[in-house]
Amino acid sequence: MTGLREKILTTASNLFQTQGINSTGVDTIVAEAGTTKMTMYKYFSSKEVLILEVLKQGHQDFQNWLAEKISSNSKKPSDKIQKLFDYIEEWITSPNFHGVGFIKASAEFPREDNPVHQLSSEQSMQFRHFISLLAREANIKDADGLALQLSLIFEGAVQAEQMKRGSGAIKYAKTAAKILIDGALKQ
Amino acid sequence: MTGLREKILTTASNLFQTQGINSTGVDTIVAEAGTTKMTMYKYFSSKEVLILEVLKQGHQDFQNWLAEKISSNSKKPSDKIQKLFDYIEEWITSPNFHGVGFIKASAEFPREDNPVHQLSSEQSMQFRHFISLLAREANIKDADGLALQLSLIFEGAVQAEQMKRGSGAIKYAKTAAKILIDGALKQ
DNA sequence: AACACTGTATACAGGTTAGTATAATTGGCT
DNA sequence: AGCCAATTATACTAACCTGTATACAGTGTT
Repeated sequence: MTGLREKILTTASNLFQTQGINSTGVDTIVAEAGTTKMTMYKYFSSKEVLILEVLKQGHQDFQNWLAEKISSNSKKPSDKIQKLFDYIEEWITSPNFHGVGFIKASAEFPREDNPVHQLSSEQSMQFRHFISLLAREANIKDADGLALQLSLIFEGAVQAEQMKRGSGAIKYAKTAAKILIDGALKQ
Repeated sequence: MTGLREKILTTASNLFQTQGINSTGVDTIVAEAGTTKMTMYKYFSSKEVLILEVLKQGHQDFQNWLAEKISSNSKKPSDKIQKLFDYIEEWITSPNFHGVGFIKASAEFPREDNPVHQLSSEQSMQFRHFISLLAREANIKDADGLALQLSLIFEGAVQAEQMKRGSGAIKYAKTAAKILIDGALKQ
């Protein structure tokens, strides 16, 4: 009932995250998803298309979750950006969390002419732009600058958490973000 | 005169950085290095050993360069950590720069039981420890906390620079680091 | 019953990979 | 010249990969 297409997507997402994208064969994906290659290739015309679709899905899920979280929990513009990393922490430490796709993908596909790399880069920019909008709403002067800094910390924290699980990196990322945000607000 | 072993090492390092580790075959490496597989396998018993050796070499080069830079340019303990990101910027923007090995490697080999992942994780911790020592010398209270935060920014900046070359991420990483360091010093 | 549709099972083609075996070749040293 | 070690050239194996072809099973509709 859940639909084979979605089953394949989530299975691939998990495997990509735990085993790496290039190291995960389509045979492994369909076996884990309980189906066959023929069905997979009916939904996704190639492995590259599957990778792109996994990235899109993951990014959209995160963006939707975050936007909903912010709009339902924060009213004041300054509150939105100040609590941003609280929400991020909640997302990262949630059991649903299966990594941030575009970080790993850009590392595995470093060539700039690669479609997967291009999508990763675009998603990274989209996320930074989203933070920049929050900063602008909060009347922060150099909104783009702060957004870049916060995205650095975000990506660094995800990377660190991936390197060694339960490293507590997010806790320190949160305090660093708070310092930078408070500084930018008072400016 | 330069030695085939070193030639292979640097060639592999460049290819790993520009094409990805898993996407780079040994045939490509030896062709680019102007030698054959037979010679390569005499120096490195397997591709995994080569990867590990490339990581060790790159990390040692960076650590040596940084330590020399600091000891020759900074005298006061507080100066050492305050100028840390100036040196890092110089390193990243130098033509010799071919990425930070352990960041990409940990992304391409996510399994914790993988030797490459383990070495990456160890090197990341070593770097953080190094920053922590600088912070401690400068009488900073929560030296480990600041070191973690700075390493987040460092890894994030390298990641961002890799995602889109010339993104100016390092500039903003520098100012973020300065804010965090100054805050920690006054504490 | 006949049909269409979706998925399964399995085998295979064509390409790439890591790693090895074997013989030919260079270049330095005495 | 003659020897020795390092390097090259080339061919090969065995495994793995993506993607496809073909035959079959189930299920619901008319």
